[in-house]
Amino acid sequence: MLNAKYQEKYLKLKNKFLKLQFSKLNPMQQKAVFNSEGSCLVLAGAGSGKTTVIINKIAFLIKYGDAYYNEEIPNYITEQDVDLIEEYINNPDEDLVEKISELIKYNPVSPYNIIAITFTNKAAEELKNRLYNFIGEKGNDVIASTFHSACVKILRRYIDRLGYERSFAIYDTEDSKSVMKDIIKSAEIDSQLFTPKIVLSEISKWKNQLLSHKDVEGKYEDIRLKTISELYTIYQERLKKANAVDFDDIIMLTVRLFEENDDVREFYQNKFKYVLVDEYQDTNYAQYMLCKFFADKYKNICVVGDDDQSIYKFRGATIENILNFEKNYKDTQVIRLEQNYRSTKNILSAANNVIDNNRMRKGKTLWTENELGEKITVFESLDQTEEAMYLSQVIQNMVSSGERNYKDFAVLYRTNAQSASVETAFVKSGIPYRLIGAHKFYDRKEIKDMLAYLSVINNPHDDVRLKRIINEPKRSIGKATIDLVEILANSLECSMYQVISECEEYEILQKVKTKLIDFRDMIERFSEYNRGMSLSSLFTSVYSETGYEKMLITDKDPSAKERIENIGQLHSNIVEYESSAQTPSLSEYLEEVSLFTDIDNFDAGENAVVGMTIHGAKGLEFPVVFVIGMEENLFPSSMSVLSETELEEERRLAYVAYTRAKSQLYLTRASQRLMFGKTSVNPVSRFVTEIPSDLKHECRSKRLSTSSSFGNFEIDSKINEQATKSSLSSQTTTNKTDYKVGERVSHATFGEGMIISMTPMGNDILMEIAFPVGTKKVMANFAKLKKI
DNA sequence: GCAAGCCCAGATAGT
DNA sequence: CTGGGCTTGC
Repeated sequence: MLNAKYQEKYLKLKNKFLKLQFSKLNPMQQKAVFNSEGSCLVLAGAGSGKTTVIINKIAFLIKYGDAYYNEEIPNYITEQDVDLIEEYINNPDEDLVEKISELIKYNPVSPYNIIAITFTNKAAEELKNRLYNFIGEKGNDVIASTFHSACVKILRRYIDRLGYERSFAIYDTEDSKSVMKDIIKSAEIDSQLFTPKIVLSEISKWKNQLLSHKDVEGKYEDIRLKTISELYTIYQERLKKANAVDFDDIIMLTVRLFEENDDVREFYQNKFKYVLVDEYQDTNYAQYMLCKFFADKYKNICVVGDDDQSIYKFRGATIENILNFEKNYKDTQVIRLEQNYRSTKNILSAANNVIDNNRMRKGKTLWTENELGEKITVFESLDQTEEAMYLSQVIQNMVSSGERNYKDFAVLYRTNAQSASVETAFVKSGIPYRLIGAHKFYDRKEIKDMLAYLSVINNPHDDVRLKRIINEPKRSIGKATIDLVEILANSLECSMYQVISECEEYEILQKVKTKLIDFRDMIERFSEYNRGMSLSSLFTSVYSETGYEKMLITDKDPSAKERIENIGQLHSNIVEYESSAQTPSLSEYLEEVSLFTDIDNFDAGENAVVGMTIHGAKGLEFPVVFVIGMEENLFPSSMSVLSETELEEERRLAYVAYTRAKSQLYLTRASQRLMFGKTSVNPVSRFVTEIPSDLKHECRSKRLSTSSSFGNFEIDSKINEQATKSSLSSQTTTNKTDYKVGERVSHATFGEGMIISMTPMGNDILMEIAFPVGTKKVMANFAKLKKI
């Protein structure tokens, strides 16, 4: 035992030592890291090092337990030990660190008892990698995954308690839609009013609030919601019969599993001694309850989030979760991280100014010690083609001058559709690029088909996938037969596969029974293969024995070759999965595929410009960021301008977009844009206007004539020269009249508009003008136009 | 049962 | 403009 004086000295020195070990962190970050026991809410602004905090915190828990705040002194500490620590502090010697760490650690947490929830699989993987670099092997044993992956793992073990089989399938949005489409069809209701999309989105909202079909059925007077609640019941029954769950079920069912099964709940509550959640602002109520269950025994929970970056309200995320957190966990330590380490002062100031227009926020202002940096470049182009050419020019200029690499650039957009013009321009300019979309590869027909075969082998009750492949390639099982089987299955309350298996017993199936039996035997044979062979051999057999391979080889369509290549790619993916997984299995593979997103594929090391939606860019950073399509009705989306809350969500999205940039930010817009094959003209986005003008450098394409109202814009001559050169061919002819393409004019009945095209016709000119009411064609001599 | 061809709706974001 | 869904004719 130490004497009183040494005890005091030890406590002081111990914490000094710990601070030295984490000296790269600022005091607030350290506070978050050292606070081991109890609950902790970290409100962390963009670029304030919140992932760093999570990683350091996990490392701290594993290495030092609650050594910082715990004032108990281990019996074995001697005076010499205290002196050793003092010696280290006066003269840090790396060799002593391990020894002292061993001495002062207190209740270190086993990595198996820590669960870290991240937003994407990619983020989970990165967290593990960084942890490995930090603390070695032990880092690999921490559970790091998304909500969905974590819950699927739990459900694989225990879902039988809820009446599902453990081989359950996971339905993606498209699968769910297909189920709902059938239901709506047979329910004979107004299919205009009740589209699968609308119905499913309502159901999703309920599920995110943990409302089962039993909870909502009969609860609504409103005919619309009443109908949807009835559809919900049928939908849920269909899924169960198919032994399938949708994305929302994954969370909801896990919560129900915990509610109804004390042993399961206790098992996980004992396991999860420490729970950490990243991107907490984007969790929904169901996820909140899940966290509550996870952490309910030890109440050691740390959540990290930023209310200004909440961009998934449309998916049920609720800021209430942050407010409830402080209520639910008494004595929560709230830590705010407001120092930004990522962006220049100009970029940060622009982002702060924009987000300041939101009324519903907790309120914080990020600051940075980084340099002032360049002004934000705001560029207006003629159309989306020129907008994309502009990006290419800027990128090529900076790359050829040696200033930047391709991988330093990101192009962010509000909607996926905007990527098309970017892609075209990059191909033309020879810029290496990678576009990150929702699923892309796994969305291709041939891939979905092959995966559908594997799904049916894994779970023959999966009606949706079964219907997909039962006649692909053609084996003379047509629509009439499929419908018949489905009707039988529905009335018998069993799966379609079951009807097919017993088809001999049904009078009406006699004519087609040989085909059905052939199909059944094929699936049975594959199931047999699955028990005896590797996944990749199974895949090869399925590909050839179903006749799919033959179908593609004999297909004369030029796209067939590409589809064969895609199958090859899928095969390599499977081989890769087999070699990396500890216990590869068909069901685990299918599970990984269904929870996989394209962003998981993003490789920051690859030297290519990356294009993705702003939602996809959450959590990432790039030296140079282009946000394109800065136009009203596009960003903010026309769907959101009517509602204050949705508009604020759009503004947060702008905030997220701007704060991705480390040193340069470009905001571009097109004065006219082709959408749906129609030209539309939108004013500049308010998210550009809200940036103070002293932070911006505005320029526009020379092809847009400089009328008086735009006289104060500077023109970036280098860019304009090249942009003009590269697209001269598409320039519309102008002639002796005063009007020019791109000019704004006013019309007696249509109001103010912009000239989109001019075509000479005899002595007159046919002009296409975009007015607020839509695009109109007028003859110059007849329309009473005025220049403005 | 199947392929070709026509028609019309459609694109906010994504686990 | 595109592509999914439905009709039509074989």
